[in-house]
Amino acid sequence: MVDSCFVKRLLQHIDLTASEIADIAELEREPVTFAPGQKLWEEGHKADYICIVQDGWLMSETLLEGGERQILRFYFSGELIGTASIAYDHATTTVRAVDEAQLCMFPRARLGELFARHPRLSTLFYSLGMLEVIDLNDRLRAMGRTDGKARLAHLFLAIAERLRVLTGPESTKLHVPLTQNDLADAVGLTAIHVNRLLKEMSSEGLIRRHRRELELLDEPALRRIAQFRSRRQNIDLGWFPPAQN
Amino acid sequence: MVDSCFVKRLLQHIDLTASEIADIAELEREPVTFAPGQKLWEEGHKADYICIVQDGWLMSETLLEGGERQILRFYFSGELIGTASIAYDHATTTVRAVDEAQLCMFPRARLGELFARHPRLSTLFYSLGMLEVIDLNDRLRAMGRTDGKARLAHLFLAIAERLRVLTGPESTKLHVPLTQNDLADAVGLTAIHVNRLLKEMSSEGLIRRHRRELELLDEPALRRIAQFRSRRQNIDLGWFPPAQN
DNA sequence: CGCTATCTTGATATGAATCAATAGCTGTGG
DNA sequence: CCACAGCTATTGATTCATATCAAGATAGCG
Repeated sequence: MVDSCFVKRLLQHIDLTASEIADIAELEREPVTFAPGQKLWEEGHKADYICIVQDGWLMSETLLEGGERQILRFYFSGELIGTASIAYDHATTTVRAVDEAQLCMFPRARLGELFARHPRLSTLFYSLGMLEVIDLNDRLRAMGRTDGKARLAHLFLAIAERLRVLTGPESTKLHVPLTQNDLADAVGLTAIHVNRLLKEMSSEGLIRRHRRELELLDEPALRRIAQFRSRRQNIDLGWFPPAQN
Repeated sequence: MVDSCFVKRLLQHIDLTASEIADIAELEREPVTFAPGQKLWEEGHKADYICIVQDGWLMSETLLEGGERQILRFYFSGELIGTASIAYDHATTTVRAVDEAQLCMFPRARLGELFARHPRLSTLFYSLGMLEVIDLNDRLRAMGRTDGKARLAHLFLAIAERLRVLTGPESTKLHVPLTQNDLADAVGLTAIHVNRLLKEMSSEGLIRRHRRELELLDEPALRRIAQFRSRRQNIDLGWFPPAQN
């Protein structure tokens, strides 16, 4: 019954009713495939869709006038894309697939209906949306007050923490299909400097990186360097209203 | 009837029903005063409250191990504080008053009840929450890919845009009760460097700053420097469910 | 098998941090 | 009402992290 990866993710947080599950599953019809590099939508363009990631790696990015890019967020299986721009009728960032990705798209109005039918899901979605704020706060802290190596370590750990929801908590080998250029645009450095930092981190036995695989060899040290605070905790359901059906 | 600054803010976006207004107004009882510098709560501590800012200036911040500080967000009249940590049972950042502030505090469960009674408000609150994500995306872009002067310009413009919701769109003189040290901790620089940049910006006729007043003298130039994208737009109500009572 | 993206390395330049010192301002207590 | 304490702001000299410029080396891919 639960073949929806989004439902699976929600069930890690909360015990959904059959009716809630059925209505969420309704959103996951006809997955669409996106090729690596392909855009879901572009910054500034009209956008009315929300996507559930079935599978794959995606990212949200924004360009500056000089052509510099800032990568804002990565998205993995079971996550929602498009909610960040939900307050506006246009996309505030460009979203594209990194690796080939499978997505289920639905119009925003479906989310409105879901909120109306299931008040408890509206609080759940609100909580999950606020987790994105926390992630961004953590990124901002890293960007503003730590050096390049710490920012890279932070990025790796943040990605690992989110990928492990899917792979289990022990996996140290992660599929990370990012180029050094992508890493640079995510942490606000140049690709050249990222190259030197990665080499340094490898020689220090912190990580191993080959092709699209990243291995975290000394995670305690990485956590120390990044001053990483784990966000892997149960979410607080105490304030949620009861499920209505 | 509408003496609630929070309702006033919401009414700028959406035409609330009397019942919605009444239930929101219920949240704004007995404002509490916080002195400059006083903490609402501290990172890591148990926290179950949401606050509506009646009046004043507040900020959210986080400390690093070496004592460095990153300021994450400022809060103004009519805004909600505490939502960012709503997914956890503890505060993920420290929040304190910058200037003397008046707040109305209420437990999270009240928000859950409100969502259950008024589905349309849950979509509205969700949208407003996602605006915070957009703000953070913009900050991240500035931090990762622009230099100190652009980051300062961006901060000033972002503050101005949000203060002008209260003061009207033409005001160029803003009350900004931040020290150079605060500015530095907000944009990820040292106070010394901020001092030099402010002097430079003053001599270029971009701003004037005296004590707690900031004047934006050449806003077009500031926008160019910061590559500032205005976020002042009506929010998209198209996907909201109808009001139920 | 060559093309193009990716990665690597060295030399130099620069924005911002650090170190150090001083001056101004604000509130407080005697 | 003055003097002192403690933030806040200012300025100069030096250092450091990271960017920029330049050139190859690899490696996946059609």
